[in-house]
Amino acid sequence: MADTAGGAGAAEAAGLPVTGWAVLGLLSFGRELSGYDLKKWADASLGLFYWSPSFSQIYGELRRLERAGYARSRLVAPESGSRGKRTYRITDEGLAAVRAWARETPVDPPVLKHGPMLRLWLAHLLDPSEMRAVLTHHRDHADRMHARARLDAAHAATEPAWAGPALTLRWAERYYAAERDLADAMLRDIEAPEGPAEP
Amino acid sequence: MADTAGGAGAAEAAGLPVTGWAVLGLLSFGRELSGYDLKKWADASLGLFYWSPSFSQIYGELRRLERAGYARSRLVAPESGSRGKRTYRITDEGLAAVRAWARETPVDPPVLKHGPMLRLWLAHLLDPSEMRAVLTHHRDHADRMHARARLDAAHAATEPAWAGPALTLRWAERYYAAERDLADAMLRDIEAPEGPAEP
DNA sequence: CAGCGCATGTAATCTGTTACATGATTAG
DNA sequence: CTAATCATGTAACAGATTACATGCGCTG
Repeated sequence: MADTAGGAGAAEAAGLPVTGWAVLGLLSFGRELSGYDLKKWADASLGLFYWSPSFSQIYGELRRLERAGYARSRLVAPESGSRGKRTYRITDEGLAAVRAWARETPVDPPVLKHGPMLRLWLAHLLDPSEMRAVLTHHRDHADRMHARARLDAAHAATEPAWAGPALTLRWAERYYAAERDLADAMLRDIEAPEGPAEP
Repeated sequence: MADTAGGAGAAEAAGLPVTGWAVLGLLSFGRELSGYDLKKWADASLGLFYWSPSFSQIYGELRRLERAGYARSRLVAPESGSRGKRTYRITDEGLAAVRAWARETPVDPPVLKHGPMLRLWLAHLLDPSEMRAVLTHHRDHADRMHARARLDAAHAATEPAWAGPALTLRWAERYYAAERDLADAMLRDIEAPEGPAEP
């Protein structure tokens, strides 16, 4: 319902899921992009501090954004008989909406689902070598993410008007450095003769 | 299908969602608990490094665990005509299964959905005072979590045989301290006259 | 010209949440 | 004695993922 009748698709406004705002946020930088491009960009930027939605969800959100009047799409047909893709551009209403969202909606707190810690929490089911393996693996992962963030941050710093992305990339760089150090600290805790003893 | 026919409920084994393993992990500490108790305990311990499932999901997972033969429930009827609740206890098969899961299943990497960073990533839609507000609010949140973890870690350290929980609580304590420091660092970045300049 | 991978999407499924229903106990 | 709150659960819904379908373009 609601989408029946000739109701010229004017903004249904109201509740978009956060993912929808994230996609609209990607578009708010002004470029005209396809779902595929958005996914790749989301992996590279959003993925460092927010999870990156799957292709199918991005396509779904784009359809919803267009229905709400926040984005407009057009079919781009290439010279030869190539596939023909659909690209999206944000509308003025969309820009106003995402700005209002960013300013007025209460920020929901960070959500963490830390797989490695979930394992180590069950230390009574593991032996020390397995715990070490989990931690070193996690340490390496954090290190890789740190390197990625470092590179991207350096790159973003060159582009002006990218204050936001540059800021959060810098944050991510520090975050993953901290994550790596925390893994190292825990490895030391495990190696320590007995109870960590509060200093 | 599959659940039809009198197939005496013997372990269907195979794929439990991670949440299922987390609940079974809670039970693996040996206590007999109701869904309500599990929820409260999950909020206090799991919630610091992994999200805490809702009541309804816990109830659902418990039913699934029992069907799989990993837990057994019984109705506890109180002396007077009180409500009568259902408590769960892990079975030997359940303990073996969760141990095998903890040891053999590849650890999935940490998942982060950082609401505050999502906002700051859209800095071009905010003005400086709004950015500061997001950050100070986040800083306070991290500080509160830090205090919680600190208390719980101290408490867990007294109980022996709680190596795992104590270890992860200690990790959480450091994690939220780092999170608070990162927020402070970003506040300084914003205040800084211009580009952060890589030292 | 056969097969593999990229690019664009759709459909089916499953995980997890919010809203609701029920009863018992406690506070005013 | 009524209202609020705790405790236990169920049902309906929404968000998100995996699997599938399609077609072009390149490599062997």
